Amino acid sequence: MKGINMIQLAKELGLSVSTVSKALGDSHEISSSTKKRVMELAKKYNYKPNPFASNLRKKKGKQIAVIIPDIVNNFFALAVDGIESVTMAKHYDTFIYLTHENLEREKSVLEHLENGLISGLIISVCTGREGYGHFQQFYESARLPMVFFDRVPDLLQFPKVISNNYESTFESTERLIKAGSKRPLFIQTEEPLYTLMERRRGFQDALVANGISFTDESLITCTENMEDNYLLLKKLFSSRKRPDGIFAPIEKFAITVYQVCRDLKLNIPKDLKVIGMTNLRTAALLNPSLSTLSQPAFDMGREAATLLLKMIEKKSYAAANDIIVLANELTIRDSV
Amino acid sequence: MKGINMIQLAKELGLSVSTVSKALGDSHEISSSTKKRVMELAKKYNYKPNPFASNLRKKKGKQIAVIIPDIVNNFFALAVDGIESVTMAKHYDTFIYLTHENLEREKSVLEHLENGLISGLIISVCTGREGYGHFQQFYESARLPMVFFDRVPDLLQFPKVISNNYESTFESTERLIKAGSKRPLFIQTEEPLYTLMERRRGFQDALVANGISFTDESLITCTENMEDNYLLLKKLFSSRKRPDGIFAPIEKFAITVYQVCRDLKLNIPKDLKVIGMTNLRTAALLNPSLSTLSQPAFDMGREAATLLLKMIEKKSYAAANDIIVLANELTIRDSV
DNA sequence: AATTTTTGCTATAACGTTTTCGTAAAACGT
DNA sequence: ACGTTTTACGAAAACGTTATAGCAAAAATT
Repeated sequence: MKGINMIQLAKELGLSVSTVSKALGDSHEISSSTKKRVMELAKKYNYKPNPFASNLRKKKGKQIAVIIPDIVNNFFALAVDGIESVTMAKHYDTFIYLTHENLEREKSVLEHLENGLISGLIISVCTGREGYGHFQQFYESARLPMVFFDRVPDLLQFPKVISNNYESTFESTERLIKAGSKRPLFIQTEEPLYTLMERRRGFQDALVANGISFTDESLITCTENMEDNYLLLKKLFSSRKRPDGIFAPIEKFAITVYQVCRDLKLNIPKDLKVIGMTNLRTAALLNPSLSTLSQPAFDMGREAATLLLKMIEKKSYAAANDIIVLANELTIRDSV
Repeated sequence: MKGINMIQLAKELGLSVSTVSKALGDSHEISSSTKKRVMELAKKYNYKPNPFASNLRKKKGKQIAVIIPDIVNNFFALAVDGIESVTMAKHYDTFIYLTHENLEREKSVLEHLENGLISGLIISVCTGREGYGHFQQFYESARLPMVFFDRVPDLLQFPKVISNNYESTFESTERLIKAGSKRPLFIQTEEPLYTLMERRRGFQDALVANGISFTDESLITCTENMEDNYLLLKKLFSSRKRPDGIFAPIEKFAITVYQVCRDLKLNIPKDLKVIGMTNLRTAALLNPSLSTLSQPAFDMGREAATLLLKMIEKKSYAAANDIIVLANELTIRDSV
């Protein structure tokens, strides 16, 4: 007994389809008595309007897409949780697409979504600052509301939800220095990314503000290949000029630092003070407990979704230039 | 310049819409020369068929739904990753719905999906073994392919992807015992769940097989409230009859055990040997490194999705009774 | 009482596809 | 040459909604 449709409802009620449609839409054109009749029969038969028919006719639906680099990462998982909490409440359906830091994949997802399946987009871009053109292009042709969060394309005018990366990294770095670090190190990625550049800027300014010179040795570049990173850091940490403090602006880098220290038997925090930017729930249980700068991931997701739905419903998809900034949270534990 | 449609394509080509439709569908009714003409113009205009129109007409689409209790959990995140890897490859779109262990939410998602938005479902149920009726009911009325993974409704006949919970828990428990544990403890949940019952059965049988009697004290019941659990475990661990080994069949319980031990200054593994069922990437970095029984989460997701798409495409949604069993992996570290 | 306005409903045309059926023309068989 | 099949396309009817326009009857206004 597959779902009933409006036509059958109308027939049984002795009404026209249009009346039924309007009644279900709670239109003022319909008397409250017939409305009630319709609603009741609809409930009795568990009638559900066919979203394809309805979306086709209305030329829009209640589906949105989330494009993120990764889901196996507490930050993004929390963000999705936040997003879902609002789409769920507002009866939107949420598609999820993972790019795995692959620009081509990001492009192809976007291209796919030009078919009109969705009414809005929440995005966190993958690394690499070259490729923002596809977003602009997508917007030109699809004209859909888009909200970026955390990893945002700084060069594009879109609504964004970010956290205070510069300030909080500045503060974190100062804590490293005040705890005694003379040679702090910042781990940067191969591919540039606005979010990370802000963190780096905070790091750099904190050094300078505290009388430490910022040199080539204040930075190391890690890649997507975790084994390479492990070896790279191992080599650096074994050298005579090894750093005595680390700010890891990405979760997995912090983990690698711990692995290397464990294997080299370096003492954290004595030999090396560590602050990692992460939302790991187990940070406090690591050996030693990891000092973290954590992002309000859930809230960022929630804010992004709230903003997006507002744009969708108000049809104000003019590239609103709202930027919502939330605060990161620094938690100092034994690793500093 | 919003997307072009078939009608405009047909007009420009001097063909009928049906011909264009068939050409794009690579129908044998159309000559290869016109096919080429059509394809080329379609590509030129970046034509994308409207999925709503197409789904409406065909009465099915390329969208599936994933219903899971939680995404902020490495197991489920990995599983979603696995699912997405295959839906992506096969050009399906993936909806995500989080139940947060809330049965009502689970029911309402299911009810919502009776509107026909999707062509198939991948589910991991929330705790509580009473409420499987809604799945059966959904299937009766929607007749959609459904695949369950990990947390499966044992009482229902549906295709399932699980891991060898009984055997691997048996083995894990034996390791605890062989490492010297005389009084192993199993943490169970308030709400029963087949998956967990299997693990408990493995635990119990391992005790018996190794000459340890299985009593009320071999079990403790934790809830969804982590603070309560913390206090409960703290009390137990402070008592004289405290256990000297723990099998935590859920990630968050293992974390709580660590928290309690840290705060009570209990030495792991000397005072308490711990094995946790988890997919935490940081297990090796905990203090001390946590011995884990981990599930092949990504693979489970991948298998579930592969099976589902097969069912969708073969239209064999007869409640196939396939059960795919993958192997968990035991990694003994310092906590034992 | 004659008029305008409002109320409550219906008929019908979209929305953009896919599918079924029909049919000329071309190809084939005898 | 004639009938039959195949090829390549088009016309039109779905799919299940929603939106627009129209229209009686009832209510309100003059």
